[in-house]
Amino acid sequence: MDYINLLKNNDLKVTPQRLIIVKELDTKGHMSIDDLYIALHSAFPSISLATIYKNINVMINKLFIQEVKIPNEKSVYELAKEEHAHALCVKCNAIMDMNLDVSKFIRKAETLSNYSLSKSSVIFSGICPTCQMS
Amino acid sequence: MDYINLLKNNDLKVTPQRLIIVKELDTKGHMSIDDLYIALHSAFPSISLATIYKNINVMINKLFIQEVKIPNEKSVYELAKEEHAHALCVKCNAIMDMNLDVSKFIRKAETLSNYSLSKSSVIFSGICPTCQMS
DNA sequence: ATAATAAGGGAAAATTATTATCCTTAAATA
DNA sequence: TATTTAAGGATAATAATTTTCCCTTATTAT
Repeated sequence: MDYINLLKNNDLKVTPQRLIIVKELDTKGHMSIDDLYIALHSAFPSISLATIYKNINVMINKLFIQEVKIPNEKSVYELAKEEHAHALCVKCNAIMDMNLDVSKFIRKAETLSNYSLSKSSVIFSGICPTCQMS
Repeated sequence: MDYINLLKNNDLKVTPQRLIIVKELDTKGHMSIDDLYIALHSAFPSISLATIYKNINVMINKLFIQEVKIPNEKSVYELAKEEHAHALCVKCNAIMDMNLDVSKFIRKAETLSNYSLSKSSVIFSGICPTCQMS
């Protein structure tokens, strides 16, 4: 992925801090504010939490990252991508994306609710393969 | 619903404040901390926010109420019930419960993820019938 | 019903999370 | 390269949540 153009295309200045944020989100998949702070701190020992918050918010406003609210956990952030569902491990907090087609579900939900529904937030919780073995 | 026994069965003292909290949650369905504060304030003008928080937390620990984390909104709380999905109106914030059978979905998700999955958090967003008309 | 005990309520302090401000510095553009 | 514009960092301010303290009240066991 071209992190530089991702920022440029969204009219954001390309700074080393921002590059690391998007790279971390891209390679790790899901990170909390604290995760990002720790990750950036090794490259920029003087980084401020405010910088993390400011950048997360500006990127959310530019619509290329998204917040994922997780039951009983702190929110994590991910690069925007096709709508998908999440599997959460309640032991190790690993989060996995799943390309699950929710369109049937949405249509059923529309019938049940009479709402006109367009977006979904779907999180399943359980135990990941690794933790199942231990 | 027998609010008194709901509290007693969970080893909680039956107080007027708690009765109103569970009654509000039962009749309104979903309420935020602030909603509850406003609702209790009319009956108990001197009530403290701390009382709301303490009771919500103790009820969550007793497992008879649950937090619902909503994208772009503050969390709301509801009485625990059978697993269900939520429809959220992004205009007026109305939330509706839907008895949607997610078991097929969970099984598909287990196949895709190799996780062992047991719980789900499903929120669809759109426009409620009322707001569709205006 | 009464006394003893445990727990709740309220006020405010303490913590934690998030945002704003100000100044310095770095990035973009001509 | 000079100019402008916005970003980063430090810190203060604000907001949100949790905890502490003390007093009152409900519950339980006489």
